[in-house]
Amino acid sequence: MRTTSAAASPSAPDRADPLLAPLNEAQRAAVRHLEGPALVVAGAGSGKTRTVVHRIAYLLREHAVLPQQVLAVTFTNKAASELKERVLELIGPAARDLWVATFHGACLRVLRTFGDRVGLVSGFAIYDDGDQLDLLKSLLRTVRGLEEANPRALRAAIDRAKSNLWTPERFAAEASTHFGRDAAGLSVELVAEVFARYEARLRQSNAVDFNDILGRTVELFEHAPDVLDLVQQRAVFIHVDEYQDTNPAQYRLTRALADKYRNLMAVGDPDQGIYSFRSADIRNILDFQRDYEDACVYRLELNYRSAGSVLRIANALIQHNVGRLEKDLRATKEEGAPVRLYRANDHRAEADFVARTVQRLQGEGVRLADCAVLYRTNAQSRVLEEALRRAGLPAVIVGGVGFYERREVKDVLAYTRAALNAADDVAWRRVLNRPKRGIGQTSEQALAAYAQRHGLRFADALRAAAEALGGTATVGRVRAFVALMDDLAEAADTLAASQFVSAVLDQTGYLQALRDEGSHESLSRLENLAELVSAVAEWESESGGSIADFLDEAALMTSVDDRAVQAANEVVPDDAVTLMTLHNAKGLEFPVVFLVGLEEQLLPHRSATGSLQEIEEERRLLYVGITRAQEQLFMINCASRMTFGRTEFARPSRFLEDLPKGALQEIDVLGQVLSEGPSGQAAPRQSWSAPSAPAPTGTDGPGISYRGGEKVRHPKFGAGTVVGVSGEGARAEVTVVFREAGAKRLLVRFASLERA
DNA sequence: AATCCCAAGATTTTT
DNA sequence: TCTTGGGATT
Repeated sequence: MRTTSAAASPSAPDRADPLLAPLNEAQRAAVRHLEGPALVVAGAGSGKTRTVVHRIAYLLREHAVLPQQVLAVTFTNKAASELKERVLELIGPAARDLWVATFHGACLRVLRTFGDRVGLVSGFAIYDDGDQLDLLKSLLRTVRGLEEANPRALRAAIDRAKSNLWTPERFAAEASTHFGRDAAGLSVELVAEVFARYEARLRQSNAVDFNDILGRTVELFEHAPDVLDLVQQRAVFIHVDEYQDTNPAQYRLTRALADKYRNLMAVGDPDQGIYSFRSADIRNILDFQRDYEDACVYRLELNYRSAGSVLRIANALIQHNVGRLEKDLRATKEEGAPVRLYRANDHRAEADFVARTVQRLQGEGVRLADCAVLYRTNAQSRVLEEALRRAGLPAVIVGGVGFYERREVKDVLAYTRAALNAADDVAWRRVLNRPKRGIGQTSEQALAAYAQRHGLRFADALRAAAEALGGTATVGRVRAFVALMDDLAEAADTLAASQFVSAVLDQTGYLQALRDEGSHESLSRLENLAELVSAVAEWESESGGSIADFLDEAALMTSVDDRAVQAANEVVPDDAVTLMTLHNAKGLEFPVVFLVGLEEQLLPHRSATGSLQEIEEERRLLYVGITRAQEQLFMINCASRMTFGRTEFARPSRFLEDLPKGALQEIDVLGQVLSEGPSGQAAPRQSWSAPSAPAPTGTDGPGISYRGGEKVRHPKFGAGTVVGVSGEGARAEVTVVFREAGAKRLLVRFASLERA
């Protein structure tokens, strides 16, 4: 049976049905979708998660689908646990058997079970980006002529290649046909060479990096149809959230999984695609109907989140992007307070304004937890945090250096990895002299060189220390270290996870070394390690897993996931302002949102002004930021800003010009209105027509106004489609995509356009 | 081998 | 401006 897009008005039983009643018509239609591919285009705040949650519940209840047949893939661990939680609430314990995971989490599970089919040895390690960098650095040192190469740039190039599922050979072929050098000026030959060596070292170390988790799974599905088949049985009904942010590897995975039953529901919003730097490609969602020709499309266009004033500027902004799926996101909320603009002198004043305003709102009964400050780059957070602290306002920074990225935590986890996997060269080298045990750089280099010469793992070179190092005093220390590691390897097999971690801390002397140091710094490291032990203990009692399982979990945990342990020395207040990057804010909402740094060079970021695609992604990023706001939105920019310790003049972001004149109400530090906005009577410039009562279209003449999607004709450029409108009266502009001439921005007054 | 000091790079975004 | 890593110094 195929449920069609159900134009039916809610029947009486629907209104009583807890799975359907709380939904609008479009949501209900999507929830009722049973078989075949479906695309849910879900505008910001349109109840996307709710729709997926109810759809899953409906499948189980109404169509007797088994929870073991449902897969839902999300972008973050946090989104996964929230989704599962909500289905659980709706249908009870059966939800426990659903498969809800991130792409990486799902693939890792497949690889842990079937990895041997693509040459992975059980117990393989996961290298995070820090480990990648360590590996690259050590590799570059061994190759003559590469000492100068920049490991970060190489990592970026390799990551890019791998997200496209390119092997080093394929990379060389692809890249050289397009360009001899990449954006960072690296030559193709160089990257291909390092890439190949990097892959070899990974395999030698029985390790995979993040991209491999996806790539090796694709490989597995291609080489082992029986495995694919098994997984497909576990994923008869597939949901992919944030589909606009899938990269080629994730796209291929989705296709492979959905190949058999074709019950794929892709959910997303092309206007919120903000991860192209990670090779995500919004064409995946734009072309969904081409990939799956029989796809049903459901559009969720009612916004339940934002005040009318907020949604209006969001819509006005995103209109300026060319080549998007036209969408009509409508407000269900009242107009609300006008969106405010504050022009600060510099970044300090910007931060002070935020603090002051939060204080003022607090006086009006707003909770701190209702407020979020969103910025483009992490570096902006410091000044904001300081200003809030000065004002006595607790703040929590989401993201930044995550708990599992802290030096001491990574050290202890590296010990664990080393104990579990003798091939994990990066881990072994990392812990060799931590805490300092008198085995310095010289010895380490000598051991590494020895390993390289004899084709040994680093750990085996340690066992041959006498030969590798000659008769130095270090040999004895290395022997002691090897003995220690042997003990730990045994302990890893016999002890419970939390006991093992404690054993590492004790036996390696790590704790003692920190205690002896007695500095501020070491104290906080000690606290973090205590926190690690309790995190493991807690995890152990909840899931009953081994220390190896814990490593997997920790590897895929990000600094944003709420299950990530808070660093112990950071007191987490129960009511605090949230600070985070625009990227991290995706999927969240707050009653009050501050968008800071709305300046050229920052948003759009200086590194993303090269092409229309980049600019449009920056615009989407701002769009994501705006649409986080429920009630009040403050937009802020500075006249000058300090970057790298120099103060530079800053120009307002070009995106502010995308907004209708007068849509923003300019205020001063105290929140007093400087210029009248939408609700005011006397706009200082031009008269201004409120979009809530749009000027009637279709009448030609000087006041002519166009709307996105309209077909027009230009005497010179021919036929085209209006994709954006800005400005008022004599300064009204339209952006038109012409069939022949491409996108143009034209002053309506001069363009002599005709409606086609 | 450990410590200290200076220079250079960072600031796009992260599973 | 701040942090990190590398090099010189002991």
